[in-house]
Amino acid sequence: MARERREIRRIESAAARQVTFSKRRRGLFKKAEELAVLCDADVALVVFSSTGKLSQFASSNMNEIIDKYTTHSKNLGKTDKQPSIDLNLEHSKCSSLNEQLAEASLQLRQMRGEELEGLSVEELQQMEKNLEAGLQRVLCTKDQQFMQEISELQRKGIQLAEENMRLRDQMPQVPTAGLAVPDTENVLTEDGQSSESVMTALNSGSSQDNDDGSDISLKLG
Amino acid sequence: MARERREIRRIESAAARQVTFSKRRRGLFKKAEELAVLCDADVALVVFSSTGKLSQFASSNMNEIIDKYTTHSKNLGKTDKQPSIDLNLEHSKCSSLNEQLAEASLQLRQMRGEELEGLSVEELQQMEKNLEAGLQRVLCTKDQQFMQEISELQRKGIQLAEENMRLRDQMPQVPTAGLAVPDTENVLTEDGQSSESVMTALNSGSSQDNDDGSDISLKLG
DNA sequence: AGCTATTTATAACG
DNA sequence: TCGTTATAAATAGCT
Repeated sequence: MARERREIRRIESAAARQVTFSKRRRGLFKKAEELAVLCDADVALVVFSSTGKLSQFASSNMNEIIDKYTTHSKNLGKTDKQPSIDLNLEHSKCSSLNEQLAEASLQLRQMRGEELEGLSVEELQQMEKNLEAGLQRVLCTKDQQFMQEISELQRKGIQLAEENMRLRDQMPQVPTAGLAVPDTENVLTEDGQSSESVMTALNSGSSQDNDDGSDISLKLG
Repeated sequence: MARERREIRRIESAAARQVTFSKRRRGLFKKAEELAVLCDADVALVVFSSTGKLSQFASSNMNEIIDKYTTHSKNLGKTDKQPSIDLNLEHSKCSSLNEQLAEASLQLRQMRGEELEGLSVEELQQMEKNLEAGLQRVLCTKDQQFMQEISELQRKGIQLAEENMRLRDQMPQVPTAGLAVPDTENVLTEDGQSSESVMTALNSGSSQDNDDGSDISLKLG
């Protein structure tokens, strides 16, 4: 009854559900009271929100109305003994609650990573999806670090491979032992600096110094 | 809400009162059901007409709702009367179950990212910790794959580095006088290409098979 | 029980 | 939660 018609289905958004609950609850209570006053009726209204919070309205005394109701129901139904009925009700209520609690506890444990054995692939996927949604930001950061580390390693590997290739290209030109001495010093010096700078770059990229620059550190969990 | 506004007072005419009662009762019940459905609430509505006729609505089981109500009321302080000791025991058991269930439900909703508004920083941190623990097994598998990939790259890097060293050890035998200049150009040129090819290799390596079969894939966000 | 002219309730928004 | 407003719903007085 407003800007737009709303289908009568459970509102998915918790925030919107809460807002609508507050407004409609107020309206419902008002209507209940109006009915009681206008028509001299006895009205009792009990509402538990989805979060378990209780609201109530009674045109007279709530307990009296409830008694009246249970009496009526009893009369219209079985002629059973009262205590037995109540106890059975309590029992069924308790077992229902027990089941719900067990289910909720299981879900919680599973979200904590326990007792995942019996789950179907689909359920596991759903759980993973839910968990991942909550942890999205943490994962994103972590993955980015992995990416950096890997591309650093790849870059280094390709540099080394290219250096290898370059060295190999020079190899065919290597004649033999004696003549090599003077020129070799030059080449070696340049190469030595070159490969040092590769190492230096890698080490500063990783978190620690190490002997060959191939160490990385990963933190899991 | 109609041709004329009506004051909210008891309708004196019995006939008019009956008509209004019928109309408004229907409206009230409709609203009650809508509240229950839209907001996932538990609603119980009991109406006795002025002639003593009973009407009722309950979103779930009327008796369960009434039990829940009496339990709540009891917890909020009232000293109750008739119910036997057994019933009280049952009630307190149920009450405890109710509380546990409400707590578990809240935790579940919060782990799904809902209703986080009222949480303190510490509680949020605790939740993050729990979520991370739950996702650990998934993460662990994923991390292990990362680790494998990285150590593979490291292994290759070390192999290449060792090959470089071996090649360099052979270099002193290189003579080369006039060849030095062209070599230098070569080196420079290759260096420029080197970084380009690093990028290329990284890009292809991220999403497709590459030359050395050490493909990995990262998904961010 | 139907039919409207009105009054209310309320959905979306700020 | 509160206020506003355009609209959907409910309903008072009739028939």
